[in-house]
Amino acid sequence: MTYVLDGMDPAPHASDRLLEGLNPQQREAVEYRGPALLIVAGAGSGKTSVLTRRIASLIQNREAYPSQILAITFTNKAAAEMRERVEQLLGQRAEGMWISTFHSACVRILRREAEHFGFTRSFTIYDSADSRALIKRIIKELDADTMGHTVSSAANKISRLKNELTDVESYARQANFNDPNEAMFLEIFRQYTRELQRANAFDFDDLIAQTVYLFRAFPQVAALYQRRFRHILVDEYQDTNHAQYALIRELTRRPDMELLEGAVGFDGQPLRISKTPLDESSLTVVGDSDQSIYAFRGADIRNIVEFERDFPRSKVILLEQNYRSTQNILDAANAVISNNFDRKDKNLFTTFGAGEKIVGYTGYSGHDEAQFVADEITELHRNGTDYKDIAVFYRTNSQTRALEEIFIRSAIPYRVLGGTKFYERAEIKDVMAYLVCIANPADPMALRRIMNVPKRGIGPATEAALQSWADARDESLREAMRHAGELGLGPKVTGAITGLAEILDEVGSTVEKTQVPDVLTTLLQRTGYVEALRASRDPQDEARAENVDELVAVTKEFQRNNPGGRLLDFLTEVALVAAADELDDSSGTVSLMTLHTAKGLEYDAVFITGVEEDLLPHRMSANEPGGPAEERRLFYVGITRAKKRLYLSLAMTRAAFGDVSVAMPSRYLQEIPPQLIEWKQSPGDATSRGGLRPRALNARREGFSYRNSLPSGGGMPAAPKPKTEWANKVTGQVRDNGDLTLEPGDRIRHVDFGDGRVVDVTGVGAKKIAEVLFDTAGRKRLLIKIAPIEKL
DNA sequence: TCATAAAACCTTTTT
DNA sequence: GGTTTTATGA
Repeated sequence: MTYVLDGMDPAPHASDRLLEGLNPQQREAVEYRGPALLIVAGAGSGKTSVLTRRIASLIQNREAYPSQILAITFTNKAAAEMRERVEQLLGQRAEGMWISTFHSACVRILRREAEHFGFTRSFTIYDSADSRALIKRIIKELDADTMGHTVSSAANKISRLKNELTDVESYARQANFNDPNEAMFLEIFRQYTRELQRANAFDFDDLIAQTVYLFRAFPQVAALYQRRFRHILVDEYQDTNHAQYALIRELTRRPDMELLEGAVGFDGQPLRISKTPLDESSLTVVGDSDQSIYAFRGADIRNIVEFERDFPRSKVILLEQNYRSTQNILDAANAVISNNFDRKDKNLFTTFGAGEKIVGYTGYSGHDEAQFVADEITELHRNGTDYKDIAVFYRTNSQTRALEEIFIRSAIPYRVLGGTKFYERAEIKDVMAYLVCIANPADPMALRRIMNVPKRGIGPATEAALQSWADARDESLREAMRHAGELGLGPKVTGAITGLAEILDEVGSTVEKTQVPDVLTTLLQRTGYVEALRASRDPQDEARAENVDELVAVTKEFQRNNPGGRLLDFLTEVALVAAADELDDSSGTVSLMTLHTAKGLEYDAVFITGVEEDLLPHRMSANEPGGPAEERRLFYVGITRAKKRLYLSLAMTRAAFGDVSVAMPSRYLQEIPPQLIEWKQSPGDATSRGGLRPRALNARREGFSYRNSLPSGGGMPAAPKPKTEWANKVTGQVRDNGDLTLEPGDRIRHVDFGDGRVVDVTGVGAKKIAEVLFDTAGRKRLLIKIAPIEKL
């Protein structure tokens, strides 16, 4: 079978340059041609390089036009990078390639085709919070909470069903109606689906699932995309779920050319259909089952494990040589992952040499651990490592708090990826809801959110009256607002409602021709949103107003990058940003992120914090089938991100929910050969009480099961905070030293570190930093304004 | 209707 | 420790 385009000769030697510097396996992965190829790419084995060269060689050898290529990546940032690298290899713009995430590709398809099945192309996307808000409403209305249905259980179940391509009807077909619980869930699912359709909105899972339904229900639509995408490449295949798998199957199917009679192409022109039938598209998938870490959101490892069985004439190529890490880091990674049975044995190797040992540290508390991380980063930076080449990974977002506190105090520039996001702030959600109301007038959730924000005197009672007017006439909530006069409400409320409706309608009528920042500023001005914040006497509202200004800046940035972009494009982009997309390579800051976000990234120096039982592996994973193995893979992913240096740290006690619990070293630490780790403070050196009793790694003390809460209040007298006994302890205390001035030579006293001498002072104003040599605690960098210090 | 206070819940991981 | 929901009174 050949994939050479009609009437074009392949250029035989043109691709030599594309193979430069590749090992034999990589080379084969670039050059192999056939219907299905699986590239098993261990961590750091150069898969991105292989993928980009494979795409470039298809284009350069004239086996494919750029427009015939669909490449799926895990993040938007990875997509942008891949496009750039392909264009660099080709030395020209490769117009028409689709390189994007599953979700972005599906949005693009759905925008074009939504009209086929009862949506319009101006649909909006519900994020998880929107979905949950809708489900909450439905549960309340149905009184389903009395039957034990919670928002999160229902949301998770619906998400799982959608990832399995089970829609309401097929669920109903196999549901057990004798079980009132199940019947109730079905009703929740049904109403949720109906409300989404009414709101002209898709949730995250719909984006994939509805695209599959679209292709199945409308073969002539599917044929259009099957004919177009002749080469489909999927990265991180081990983390695809069933719906994504089905989507790929639909797309690679052989197109039925007869269905395309009279169809319109992507350029808006009628298609010219050739007589020769087309084969199925060629599929290339890249993945590593050892890095599968998204089972919780439906990723099905069988997709990659059973690939060969699934695609009969397929080829598998293994990439095992690692070009990223030192041998010590790889040995640790290999040792850890080999504890997962049920996997194909695979051993990464490198020619880089052993490198530095892994550094271990056991802190007394999360703060102490964070101080260790900060100290080591300062040291690394002093020795020439850029901040941007350093990253800190953790299992849960809550671990950022201690790290941030200490980093601020130590004047380490950092950036937290993901976590509490800008777009999750109430004021940003409000303003975004206004924008959604403009872009998609059918969406009642967005409208409800802003109806009384800023305060207009439209309370729940008024809203209910509007809703019942709408329900009685099968009209939208928005339409009800336009007819507020017919509800017999007070003149003041009526005026407020019609006033808001007018603003929305007027701004909405100009949206097609207006730049996004102008839409936003007009809205803010006419609704008085910022004005209300500025007039408020809540001191936090000033910061909220600044956040809104920041959003205006974001829209300007968007418009600059997308000159033709409209409001819908902006909303889509915002809805689909991933945590890793926020990375800015030129930022010059240390990156903090969860282990999940770290997938696909690499850093010279990597810190993995909280390597403790109940955190890594996380307590919640213990009961899930396959949970502990997945946690181990997560740790493996973290380790293999490190190029030169790896630091593993834990704490003896960790603060959670306001009180402190004892933490035990993670079982995974034992799985790393001891000679690979150099402990600066081993779990044996530190005990949770700060005493000297040595303690075996991972031994459990009598009287303590895992993570027992230390006694605190309630009956027993509150135990004294054990931290205060420790010379090394670090408090969360923050103070304002005003304009305390320090000079080299000054003696100071620090609450945590004791006495010390100022060595150097740098920076200006509020960012003045003192470098202090403490008598016992060593060298530290302190932000003078807030450090708990006094001059002696 | 709205502002403030008390109480309840919470923490896996994410497109 | 922090957010979000509910209770209370103006």
